[in-house]
Amino acid sequence: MKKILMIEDDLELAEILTEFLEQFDFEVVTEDDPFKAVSILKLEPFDLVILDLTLPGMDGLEVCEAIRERQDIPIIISSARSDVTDKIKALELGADDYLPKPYDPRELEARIYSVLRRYAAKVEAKEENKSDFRCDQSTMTITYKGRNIDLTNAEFGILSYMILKQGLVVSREDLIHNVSAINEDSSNKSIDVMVGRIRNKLGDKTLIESVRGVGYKLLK
Amino acid sequence: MKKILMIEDDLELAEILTEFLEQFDFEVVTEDDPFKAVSILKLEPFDLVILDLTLPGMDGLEVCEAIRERQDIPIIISSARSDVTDKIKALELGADDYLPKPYDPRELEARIYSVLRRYAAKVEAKEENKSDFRCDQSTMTITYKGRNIDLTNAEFGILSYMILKQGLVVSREDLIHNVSAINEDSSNKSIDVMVGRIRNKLGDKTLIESVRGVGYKLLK
DNA sequence: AGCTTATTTAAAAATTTAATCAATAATTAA
DNA sequence: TTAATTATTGATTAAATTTTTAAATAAGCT
Repeated sequence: MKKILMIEDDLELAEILTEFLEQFDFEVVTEDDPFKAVSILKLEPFDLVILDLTLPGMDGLEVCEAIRERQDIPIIISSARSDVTDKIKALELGADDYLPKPYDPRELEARIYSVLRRYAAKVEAKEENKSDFRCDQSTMTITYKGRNIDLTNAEFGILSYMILKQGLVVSREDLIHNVSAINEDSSNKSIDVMVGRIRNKLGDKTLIESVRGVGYKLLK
Repeated sequence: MKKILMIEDDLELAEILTEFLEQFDFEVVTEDDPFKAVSILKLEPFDLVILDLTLPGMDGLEVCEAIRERQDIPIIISSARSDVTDKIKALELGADDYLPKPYDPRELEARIYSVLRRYAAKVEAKEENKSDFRCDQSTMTITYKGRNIDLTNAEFGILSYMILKQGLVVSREDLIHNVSAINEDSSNKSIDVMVGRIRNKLGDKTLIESVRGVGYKLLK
């Protein structure tokens, strides 16, 4: 279940939206004081912020900026101010969407799903290239956390194949058949030995996980 | 002693800052005309530019762009314009820091040191991947650390090709096909022999690394 | 637990690849 | 043309890597 922080001083509107969103299994917390809202965000984890721009005591854009400084969380601006520059500024400050009031609650729902989806994709993309391995085929070099790993041909073949399939299990047969530096008719045991040597060279024996009965898996 | 060009039309402020910075052994030249400023930069070497955005006759951002087109010099923007887009644009145009007016001179001092440090690190990084080899195709000469290496035709071809691909692995086949002084249908063994001879002439046998099963690699 | 199977480790054998040397072929220069 | 230099090749030696083997260790299963 996703948790939403609604920063809104129109409590009547907040109540209506909360009820509407709870239908879709969102947990909504409303806060009308911008200062408190920023503090709450520091304390509790939320999945999304809906931010009204016309708040008492602090400009909504400042709130947006303050949140962004602290954390990377989707922010949807909901505003009755029809000024175009507001929208531009908001998006520049890192807001993810801008919804001019008044709006149909269903519109808000759609935007929430859209922003959450975009955000999930972004997180996934980040996760994906988080690998500490860098493999350069042309120079035949592999680095792990910036440190160069000196490998023989077969070792390089094995590790680069594993980097290619990073996170997936690679069978010994896969390696024998897909790594050119390994003789097609060498035994599975050879792989074990070479994987052992790669582990030693990497220093960290937990990086290549052995999956019993199947093969090996290179962790992220 | 570092030389700073301050592009600022508020001469009173410029005077205050200059006096302040001279305490720290900076040499400060002030210029209020943006066109002149750009010209001065072409003539004299400076270590850093402090650029005000609100200038007569030419927008500060344009000045920034004009400087960047010509040379790689640290630029600190100092601006009374509080528009967020200005900051973004300035950084996009290659400014190194952005200081909103008014500011404490000590803040400026800190930024100057920070930017100069960053810049020095960048220059050092560039220096590091400079090769000790110099190859002149027209005179067929190669020097290593200033010392001339006397090579035969084929040897020159091999070493100059390796310098071209410095850091990358070069296969024997590559050499046979891309070095005109080598007969297209000579065996890989020839390469080994000639590489051995080049190594002897270089004195240092570690400069050309043999990458087993692949070829040779010339180190930086 | 006790049996079975898989994995790791270490060491030796086999193979592959590279370096060196000496001789020959090919160029180039005198 | 001859002498000198340079390129190529083959043989030998040396080195490095891959593969196999065997023993030790760990993991899974009834």
